[in-house]
Amino acid sequence: MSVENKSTVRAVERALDILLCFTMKNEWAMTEIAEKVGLHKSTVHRMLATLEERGFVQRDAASDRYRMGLRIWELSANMWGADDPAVISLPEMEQLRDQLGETISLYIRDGNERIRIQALQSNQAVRRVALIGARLPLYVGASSKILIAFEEQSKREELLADNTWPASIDKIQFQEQLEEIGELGYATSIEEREQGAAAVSAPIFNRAGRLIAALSVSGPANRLTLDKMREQAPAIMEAARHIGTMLK
Amino acid sequence: MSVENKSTVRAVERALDILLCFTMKNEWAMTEIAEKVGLHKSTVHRMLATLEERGFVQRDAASDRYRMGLRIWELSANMWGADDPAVISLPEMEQLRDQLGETISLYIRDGNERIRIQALQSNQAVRRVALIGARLPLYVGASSKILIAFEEQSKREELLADNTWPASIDKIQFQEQLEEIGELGYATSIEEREQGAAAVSAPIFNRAGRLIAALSVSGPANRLTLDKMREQAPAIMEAARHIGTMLK
DNA sequence: TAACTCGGTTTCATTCAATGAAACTGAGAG
DNA sequence: CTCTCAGTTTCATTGAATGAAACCGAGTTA
Repeated sequence: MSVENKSTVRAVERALDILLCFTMKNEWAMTEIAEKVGLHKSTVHRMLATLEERGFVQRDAASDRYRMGLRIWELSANMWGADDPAVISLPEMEQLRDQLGETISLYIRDGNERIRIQALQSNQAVRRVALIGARLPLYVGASSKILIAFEEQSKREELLADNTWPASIDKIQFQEQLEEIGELGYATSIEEREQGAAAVSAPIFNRAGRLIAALSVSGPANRLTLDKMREQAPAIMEAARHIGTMLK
Repeated sequence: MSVENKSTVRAVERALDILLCFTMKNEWAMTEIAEKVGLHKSTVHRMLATLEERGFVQRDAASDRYRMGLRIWELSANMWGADDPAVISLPEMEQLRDQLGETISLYIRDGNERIRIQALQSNQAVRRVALIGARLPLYVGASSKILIAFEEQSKREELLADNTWPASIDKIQFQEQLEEIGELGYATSIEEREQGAAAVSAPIFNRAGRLIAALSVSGPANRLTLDKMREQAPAIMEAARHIGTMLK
C-alpha cells in the first residue's frame, strides 16, 4: 500500500510470518508453511529449526508437524503482570452473566482492530476459549464504538482519520453517534457486525482514568431489544466501573 | 555445552532473544535490551522495528519503552484451541480449593522443566497471575515427580538419562520413589523445592490416556503433614481424573 | 525389487541483506 | 551554552542468509 521506510530485518520478518501462520491453524507441516508464506523449503526448514531451538515452536515427534511452543505461552503469561484485565474482570463478568443471562465479552483495542480478551458464555461455567483471541474490525459493533468514543481526543481523531473506513459508514453520522455515546456512557448495536445479534457495551477506565477495555453484553437481537438493552445498561456500566477501580 | 550442529538463522535467533527479555521484565528501553543481549544498538533498533511492525512488541508512546505486543497474546490464545487444560480445569480447581482450603496449581512439562499454567490461591477468587507462567525445575516437587513417573516408558528413560541432575539427588532412590508413586497414583513432597512448603500432586490423563498435566495442592508444611496429604490424595486424584475426561 | 513420489534434510556457491561504526538528532541536565 | 545520553539514520563492508540442487528414507506403485 505504501512505501516501507522503516528499515527492518528480512529474516526476522519471515520468521514472524511463519509464527503468525499458527493463528490460522495450529498444526502445520513444513512444506505447508513454505507454501503459505512463499519461501523456499530449505529456508523454512532453517527458520523452524531456529524457532524450535528457542521453544517458539515444537514438533510432534510422530507426525513431524509443527505446533506452537510453550515459550509463546510463557511470554503471554508475563504480559500483563498482576494487572491482566481479562483475569481481574472475571468474577465481575460471572456475576453479570448470572444476573443478565447473556454472553459477556471483554474487548481491548489494538490499532485499528479490537480483540476479545475474555468471554463468558451464558450459563456455561467454562469460557468459550475458541472465541477468545478473536480479532474483530473496529468500525462496527457496540464495543468498537466504545473503544473509539472514550479514547483520548488525539487518538480518537487519529483513528477516525487514519482508518480505512468502509464506504458504507457515514463519518458525520458516526461522529454524532460517538458524541451521544460519550454522553450516555454506553453504546448499543443491533445487527451491525453479525446478523441477528445485538450488544450493549460500556467503557472500563483504570484508576488513572485511561480507557482500558470495553465490557459488553451480547445476545440474539430478538431477545436483546433496544428497550431491554437500555434497561440493562446501568448494570453493565456499574460492573465496568467496578472492574476499573481494580486496574491501576 | 555442545556443538550446535543444527543450522539456524542468526538474525532470527537474535530477535527471539530480544523477545525473551520480556519474560524477565515487561518494560525495556532500547539500550537496556542492547546491553542485555549484547548487540549493537542499531541492530537492536532494527530488530525492534521489525517486531513492532508485526505487533510482537509495542512501545509506550510517552516513555519510548517497549512492551510485548498483542500478537503474542493472540498466538497464545490460539495455542490450545478449545482444549486449554488451564481453562477446562478451572471449575474443578475452584471446587478443590473450596473443599481443601489450600492453593491449587496445574503444571505441564516442557522439556526438562515444568510450567505452572494455572493457579488458584486459597480463598481468593482471583487467580494469582503473578505466578502463572513460572518455570520450575523438573527434579524437585511433587508435581515434578508426577510429570516424570507417569510419562510413557521411553520418554521417562530419556528424561532420567538426558537430564543434568543435581548431584544431590540419588538416582536409584529417585527411581524407587517413582515406582511407588506409579502404584499409589499420587506424589507428595515436603520442603523439596521451597522451605516450609509441602504439596500433593496427581496426574491428569486425557481420554487417550496420555499424560497432560499434574494437579497439585500445596500449603505450609506444618499444616500439610504427610498424614493430611494422604488423606487429601483421593480427592485430588478424583478431581484430576474428572478433568482428564474432559480433555481429548 | 526396482522405479517413483513425496516429505524432509543437507550442502554449497553466490550475493544481497544484515551488520556495526560513525555521524546525527533532540531532549534534558548542569 | 555545553554536555550527556537515548534513540535514529546512513553507508560501506562482508559474511550470513539464501535457494538450487543433491540427498535421504519411507511409503506406494508397477
